[in-house]
Amino acid sequence: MLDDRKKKILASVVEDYITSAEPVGSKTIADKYNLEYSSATIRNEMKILEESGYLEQPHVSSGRIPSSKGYRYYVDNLMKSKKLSMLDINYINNSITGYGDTEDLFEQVADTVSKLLNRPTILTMKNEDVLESIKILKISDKILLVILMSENGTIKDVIAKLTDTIPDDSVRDLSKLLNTNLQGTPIEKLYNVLSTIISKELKVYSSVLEKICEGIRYEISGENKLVSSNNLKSILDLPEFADIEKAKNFLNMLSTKNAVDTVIEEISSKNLGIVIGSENQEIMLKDYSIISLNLTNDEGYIGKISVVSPKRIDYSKTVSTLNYINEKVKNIFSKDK
Amino acid sequence: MLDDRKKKILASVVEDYITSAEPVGSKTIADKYNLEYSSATIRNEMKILEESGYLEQPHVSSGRIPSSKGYRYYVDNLMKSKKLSMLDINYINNSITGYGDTEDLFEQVADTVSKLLNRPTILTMKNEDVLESIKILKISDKILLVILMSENGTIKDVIAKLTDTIPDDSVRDLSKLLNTNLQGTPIEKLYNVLSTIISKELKVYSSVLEKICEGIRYEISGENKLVSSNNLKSILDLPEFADIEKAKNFLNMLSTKNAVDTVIEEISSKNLGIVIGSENQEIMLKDYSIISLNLTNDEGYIGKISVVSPKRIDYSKTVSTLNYINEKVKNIFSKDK
DNA sequence: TATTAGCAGTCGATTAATTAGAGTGCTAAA
DNA sequence: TTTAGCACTCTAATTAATCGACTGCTAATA
Repeated sequence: MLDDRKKKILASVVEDYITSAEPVGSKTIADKYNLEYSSATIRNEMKILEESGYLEQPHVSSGRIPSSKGYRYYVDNLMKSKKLSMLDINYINNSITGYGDTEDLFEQVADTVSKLLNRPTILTMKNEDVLESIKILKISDKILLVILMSENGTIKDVIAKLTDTIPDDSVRDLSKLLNTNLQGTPIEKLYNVLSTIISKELKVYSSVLEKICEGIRYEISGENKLVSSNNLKSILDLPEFADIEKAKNFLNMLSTKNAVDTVIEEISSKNLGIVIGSENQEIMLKDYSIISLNLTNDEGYIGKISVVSPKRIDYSKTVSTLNYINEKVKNIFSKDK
Repeated sequence: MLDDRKKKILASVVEDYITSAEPVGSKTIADKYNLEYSSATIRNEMKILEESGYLEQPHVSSGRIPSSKGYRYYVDNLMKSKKLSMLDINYINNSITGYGDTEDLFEQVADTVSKLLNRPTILTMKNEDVLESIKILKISDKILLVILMSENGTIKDVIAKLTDTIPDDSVRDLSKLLNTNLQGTPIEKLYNVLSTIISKELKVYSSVLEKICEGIRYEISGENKLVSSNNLKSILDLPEFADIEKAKNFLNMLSTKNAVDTVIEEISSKNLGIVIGSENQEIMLKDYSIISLNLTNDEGYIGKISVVSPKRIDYSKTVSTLNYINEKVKNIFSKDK
């Protein structure tokens, strides 16, 4: 669609703008990137690129910045994949240790990505996760620790503070009962299923079970989402946030649940999903991009990492980082086998 | 020290400034607060208050704002205690449920305070907490869940992924061994104690123990501190952060570990500690105040809530809120008995 | 003697006017 | 088809002018 020269110019504009955050002029392109054309030629081409929607001009006597369409073309056709620096690789290897359960791992991943890319990162866990088994541990006469293990490898524990003491064999009894009744239940439905069971069948232990149920509701808040934004101060250092209103707008958008979530859900089908600026349905997101990668292990999809950023971000580095992390996660899972 | 009229004027200036965030002029005081003096008289008094360091003037033709000394005098001598609104009381009662272990409770407290006062809140747990007992649960052939219970009532679990399978009686053995060796160990020394024990004595299980040890290090990061800043967007709405540099400075200060921590540690002796602006040793904190209250239960000190804010904050409401929360926490602990 | 009315003076904040400079679009020549 | 060159545009930075809130001081008043 675009001829060779236009491609080169568009790529240069995008790459320059990604690092400088300033509108890019024809002279800059001619000087800094050794294209063989004069600034006048580039000027003409840029005008055409603008007319066809790849570039835009903040005002008539300024340089150009990429439009959402421009970034899109760049990402789809022009972007070269980047190797991660040794520094970054080391950082990843040191900070994603694989300690703990799946949720711990996800937390490490979110923190690492957020730190490396200096952007808020959202981690969504596969939400078809299902209960594998329950263990109950009597901590004291009146306190039970209920441990939920999911197929995914997540371990949650729920504390139930009882009103009466409970004998040891009741605990064993209860444990069997819960396992037979709840095995295979989707984690996020646990509360509902258990509470209907209580009201219908398990009258014997209803007082204890209610405490457990309450605990489950508290512990499993329904949203299997994890947001990490390491070092907010340095995120606000991005030039797009020089205006505090922009910064507040960004923070606001992040804390508006639905905004980002719907986008992330919609791109779930593809492995790598990049949604740029105005491509977002949600108007709140029109200046931001979301770059999202499915995490997989041997058994398939386990969750998703999503980076949220102003449109201006090093897409190539972001993708490389996410891919590397996915490999890392795969390794950890297969090592645990 | 200050005569009655000066006290009234100082109180009015502080209270007006707390709500308006604008330097307060003599006319404002004369009109809004029905003191019986003319603006000229107030002007004269304000000048004296300034000369003795209670007020300061951003520039010569502006109103006055309280200095750190002024706030201090207000807090110590002039401030009237405020009743919490029913709205606030309800909010507290609904959001501090007492579910879970002590750490969950602290988290609820931090979130609630942060939300009510719209300020970042730091919760420090008593760090003389000591291990009460350990339980080990075999989750699968190669995964152990090690549960640490402290005297304080905190429950932590550590996952140990083993390299080899472990028989059931070894688990029991191990459990006894750990209990006899570690009971009474301060939580934050657990890692060190365990690792020296491994190297010296418990050679038999050393491979398993190392995994556990690793887990403990990860889980108990040494800092028993919890920071909550609900809804950052609305904190940035404070007029002191109209300038983004100020906002970044604040965020930076918060993430600089030592800055706030040393202050909080130093005020540990008293029950209620208020450190205002320049009273802080640390220069980073010169524009901020820290209001900190010791939480107690029947057995005494269990931790501390600290609110971090620009100097301008409703000290009275803050203190009332913290006191109410302390009562609430006491109730929860005594109910659990 | 203590208080107050009144007024000149200060200084930040706002608005308007000026200038500088980066970058464009277009024309005409190569 | 490309490019040199120039007139033109518009932002950003600078300077100047004005406004207004508030003070400090003086002199009159209670």
